[in-house]
Amino acid sequence: MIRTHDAGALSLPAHVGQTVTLAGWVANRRDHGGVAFIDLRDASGVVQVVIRDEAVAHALRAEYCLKVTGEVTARKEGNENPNLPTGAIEVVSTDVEVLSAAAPLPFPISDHVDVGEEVRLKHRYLDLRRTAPGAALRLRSKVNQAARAVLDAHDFVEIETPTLTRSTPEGARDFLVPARLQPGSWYALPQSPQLFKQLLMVAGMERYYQIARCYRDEDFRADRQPEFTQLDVEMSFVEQDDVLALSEEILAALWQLIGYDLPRPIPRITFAESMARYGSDKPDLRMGQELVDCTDYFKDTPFRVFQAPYVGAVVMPGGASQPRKQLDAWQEWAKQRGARGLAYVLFQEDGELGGPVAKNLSDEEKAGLAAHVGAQPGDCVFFGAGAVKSSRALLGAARLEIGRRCGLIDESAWSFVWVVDAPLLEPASEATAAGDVAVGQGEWTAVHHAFTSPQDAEGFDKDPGTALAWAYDIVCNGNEIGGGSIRIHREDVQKRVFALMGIGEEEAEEKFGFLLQAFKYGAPPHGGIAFGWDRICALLAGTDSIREVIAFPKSGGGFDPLTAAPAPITPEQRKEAGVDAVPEEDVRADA
RNA sequence: GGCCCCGUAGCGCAGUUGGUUAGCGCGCCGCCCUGUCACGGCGGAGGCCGCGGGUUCGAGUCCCGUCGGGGUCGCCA
Repeated sequence: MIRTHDAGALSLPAHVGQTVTLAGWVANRRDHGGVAFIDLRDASGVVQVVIRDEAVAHALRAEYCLKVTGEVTARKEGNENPNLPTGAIEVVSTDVEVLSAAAPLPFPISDHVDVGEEVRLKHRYLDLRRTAPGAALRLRSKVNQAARAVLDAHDFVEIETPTLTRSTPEGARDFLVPARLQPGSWYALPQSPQLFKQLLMVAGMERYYQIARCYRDEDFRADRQPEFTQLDVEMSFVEQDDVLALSEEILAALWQLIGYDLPRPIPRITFAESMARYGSDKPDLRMGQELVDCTDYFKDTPFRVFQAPYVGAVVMPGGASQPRKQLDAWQEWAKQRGARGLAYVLFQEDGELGGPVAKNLSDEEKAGLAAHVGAQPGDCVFFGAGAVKSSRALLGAARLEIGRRCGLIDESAWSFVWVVDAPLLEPASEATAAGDVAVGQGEWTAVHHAFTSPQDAEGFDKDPGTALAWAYDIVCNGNEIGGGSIRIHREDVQKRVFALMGIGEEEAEEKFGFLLQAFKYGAPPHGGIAFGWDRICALLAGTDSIREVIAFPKSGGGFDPLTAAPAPITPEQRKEAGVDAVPEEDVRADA
């Protein structure tokens, strides 16, 4: 090694008097003419280097890479820097060698300066020299290790699955890769290792895991990347409780890394209850303001708008004093979400009911309203009326917005909850408007995925809309950080599920015949879970964006600001790749 | 794909009802400085105001288009 010590590890009195050689970067330079001070930074931290040779010091610049030899000395009283872990000592240099000079920087490598994300990502290798960005990646490494330790202790086998695979009918659009040796045929990058991990169960591996890269070609969001990472887990001969218990052990180990003792067992809520109380399948339990069902309360209402299949309410504490402009802004907010508006009633301090809706209500309704929805004088109550699903979704979103605006969310809290008993199927018309996304052409489509086991394997197809699945999501502070299910291992059950989804035998055979084939040879009952690794790391790192915990993230539109990928290819590459090959059987399709 | 916001010096930003030479802080370059620690002092360089059109005597400013970025809804089993 070029160095003998790590800069951040030097301390009083352990190293005082020792001659050390350090290697690192110039984080800061303070040149006083006769004496100069360099903050030398390496991966371990920062230490002050004293340079008395003005000729040497003068030429140094920010982010020069140096080798420094000198003696560790205690700083004189009054000269200590309590803000620095190594602030009690300094290294008086006898030799300074410039290992590598640095050009003027595109942005300061300083923890005190805000830099735009675009320029940070373009020079991510410089961004990562800064404390917080570097720490986020180091934390992620610890997160990986902690999960592996738990899984290894339970005899899990870490197995890599292909990233060049077959396009399978899952939810999202596939990234495609042309196959040079079979022009016209394409690989797909996996959206998840779902099918492979099930095959590994058939293979008798019994306990599999993988920190797996997944690829989905969808539009991006703040919390979405075209390539992302899951901790993918699958186990044989298990029931739901087994998967949940293991998952809790993993999560506890992860949160231990940041000093949080995760109370176990993690509470559970059913999907139905979550939708009813929070208007969401990923409820944020760090705040109250639960939805109040008012459908019965308004069952004889004279107010047309409330003569609906569902009426619900959510209370905004102190909201009655909002200026008209703000209340109008709520309407805009609701419209942007595709709602007609957001009905509201203001409970004035004097007991009067304000707002445009109040005059439409009967005296009896007005009299009992505060008690029914749990409103205090001075509160505002928002109502959603109409179809159950969309109304609850609107109120659920309003609840979170209220939480943000009124500061009701305890930002220091960790709230974990399992959402269990999800429906097996949902009507295909609700699932999507885009025909190429829904699996099959049936009346129903899978909520989780097509291999999820119904809880009632015998009777689920009698009333598919109410059938529950052995499917579960783990939610942390309103974020879905993982989800999984017990899978179908019985051929007859799988066929009946496919039938409901309108997937005929031929189609099933074509799309995942290899899986169905495998299941003919003594498939064990199995189930598993996949964790959204990027989001979990972001939560642990205390950042809103998963980009912060990805070494080289993409920006909007899937663009990599650093490499400028994606990029055009040469005509030769194009020809060789067979991108333009037209499959013989499918010449008609040029759309 | 819809809607909202932002593109001004290397970075972060200001720029009035459209008005003459586009500013500020940091950084950068030069000089000075022997105890600083986000050191300090003096001086200097650095701008196709994202791009293209339009309105106007005159556009960083107003209008249209376009590209890039961010957010949000759709979408994401």
